[in-house]
Amino acid sequence: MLIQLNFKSGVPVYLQVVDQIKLAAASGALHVGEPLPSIRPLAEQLRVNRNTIAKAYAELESQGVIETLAGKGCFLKENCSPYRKEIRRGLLAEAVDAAVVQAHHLQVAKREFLQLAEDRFDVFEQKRIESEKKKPSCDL
Amino acid sequence: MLIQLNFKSGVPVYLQVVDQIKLAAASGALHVGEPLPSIRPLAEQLRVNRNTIAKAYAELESQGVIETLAGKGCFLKENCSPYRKEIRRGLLAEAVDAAVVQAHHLQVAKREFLQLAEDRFDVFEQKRIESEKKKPSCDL
Amino acid sequence: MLIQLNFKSGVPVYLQVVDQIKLAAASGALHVGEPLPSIRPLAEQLRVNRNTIAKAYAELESQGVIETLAGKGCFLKENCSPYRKEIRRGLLAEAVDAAVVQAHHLQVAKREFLQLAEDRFDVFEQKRIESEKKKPSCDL
Amino acid sequence: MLIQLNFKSGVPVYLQVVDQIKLAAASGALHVGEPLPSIRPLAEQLRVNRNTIAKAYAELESQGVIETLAGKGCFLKENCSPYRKEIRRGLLAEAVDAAVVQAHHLQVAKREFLQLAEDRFDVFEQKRIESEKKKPSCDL
DNA sequence: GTGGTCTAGACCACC
DNA sequence: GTGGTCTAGACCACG
Repeated sequence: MLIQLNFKSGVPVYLQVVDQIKLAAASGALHVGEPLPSIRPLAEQLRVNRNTIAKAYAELESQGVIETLAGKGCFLKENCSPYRKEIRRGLLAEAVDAAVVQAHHLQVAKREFLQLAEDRFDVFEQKRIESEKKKPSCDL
Repeated sequence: MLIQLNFKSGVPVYLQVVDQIKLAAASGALHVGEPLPSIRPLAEQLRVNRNTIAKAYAELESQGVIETLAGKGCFLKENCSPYRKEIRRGLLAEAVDAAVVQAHHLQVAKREFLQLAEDRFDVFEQKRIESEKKKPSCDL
Repeated sequence: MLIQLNFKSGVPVYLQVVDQIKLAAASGALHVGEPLPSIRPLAEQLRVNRNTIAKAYAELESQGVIETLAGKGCFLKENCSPYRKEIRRGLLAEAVDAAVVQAHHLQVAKREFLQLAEDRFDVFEQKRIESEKKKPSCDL
Repeated sequence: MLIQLNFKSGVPVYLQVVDQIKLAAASGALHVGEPLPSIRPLAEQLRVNRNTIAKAYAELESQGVIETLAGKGCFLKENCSPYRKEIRRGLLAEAVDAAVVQAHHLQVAKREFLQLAEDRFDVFEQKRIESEKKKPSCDL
């Protein structure tokens, strides 16, 4: 579980952890049912307080990404979004908008932006497929 | 000046302003000597307290990105070399990746994701064109 | 606003504050619409961290006892319980049970226990009435 | 041994056990040399982990209230002078006051409050009688 | 000045 | 060993 923190970005550390674990799940580095790193060791590895990781895991659980069993650990849940289609689209639009604004600021044209979006989508898709090939016993 | 704030991201608002102005400067969207929007109107446009914008400008000045001339306003200083194209593409890829990960978690398919990206890009493009008609010298 | 804390009781400080403010409201020491002590001064007076008071006030707001306006302060809400009658009775039963168990442990007989309950109820009723007489302008 | 736990009070469970045993001893409900319930059955009865009861007994022993004879069990030590009647009434008044305050917040009238107090007292009395039939030597 | 959030350290309950 | 809670200090946004 590789997590890279940026302490001077102003982004709360616990949110960085949340995003990177969601990324790990999306890219196939984590598999459904697999246990996440325990709070204490992960906190030591990242040099942050245990509460910071605990808060990240609590946020992930409230988002339905993981399941936490007190005294047992935290596990990646099946990837089923509990939201209705329109709501999901709205949530996604936020992330897309952030990328669009970034494209504006960086003066990247529409054609290049869309090509990049497709490329990155394929990259994650490919990562997930490869990762599933390696650990077929862990999937449902 | 196009600035998009995310109040739920956990990133301090004043830092979001700082980052986006630095990005606009770095990408060449803002030019040396060009005046930045005044605090009061920008605060009203972004629906935040004037203190917050003032704090962002103070931070930018302390970083040497802008200079404040009392009674005249804030202006972009020199020494802001625009990023190279590959660097810009790398910065944009981060935002795109975040959207791709979100799409995976929300179980949105590639086709729909790319369609949404194009739609949102067009929406912002339209906004930009409309705002240029009104104040051609001040907008991105 | 007289609040007495017991740091060695094992009862969380923020819950002691919650209970005593509810008591102040019940006994008439606080009136509807009246502002509660601000977080910072109260924390200094009680020699605890501001977050401890903030947590108590957040709990009181979630219970519907007070209303908090960021930047303005916290105010005692009208005393209307949002729960249905059976739920309210259940909540009250918990507090009554605690008293009954205490009576058992202290070997106080039923007759004496009920007499004490009536006495204490009257005492609080009387306090509330007297307090309302003093500050009639603050009531709704 | 009648022990009532409140898992939502925020008071550590092991301290609730400590307090109620000390109270039972102080009020004369427990007598010098009398054996306390064994850890395992008491833990099962209260639906808590055995560690929690063990911790409570360890605390009681360190306070000199009980003494543990390895392999025999835990016994109440001497020096536990029962409280005087007025003290006991004062201790009980605290619990009664908490219930009265709760009644005010839940808008329960005096008549209904006193009826509830009587009902709950009778419920516990009945529990006590039933449990005395089974184990007359061990119950309160 | 107001309330709210993020990070941290210590302790609790459970396995 | 596991996760969860309470208290604290520093910083943020707002008036």
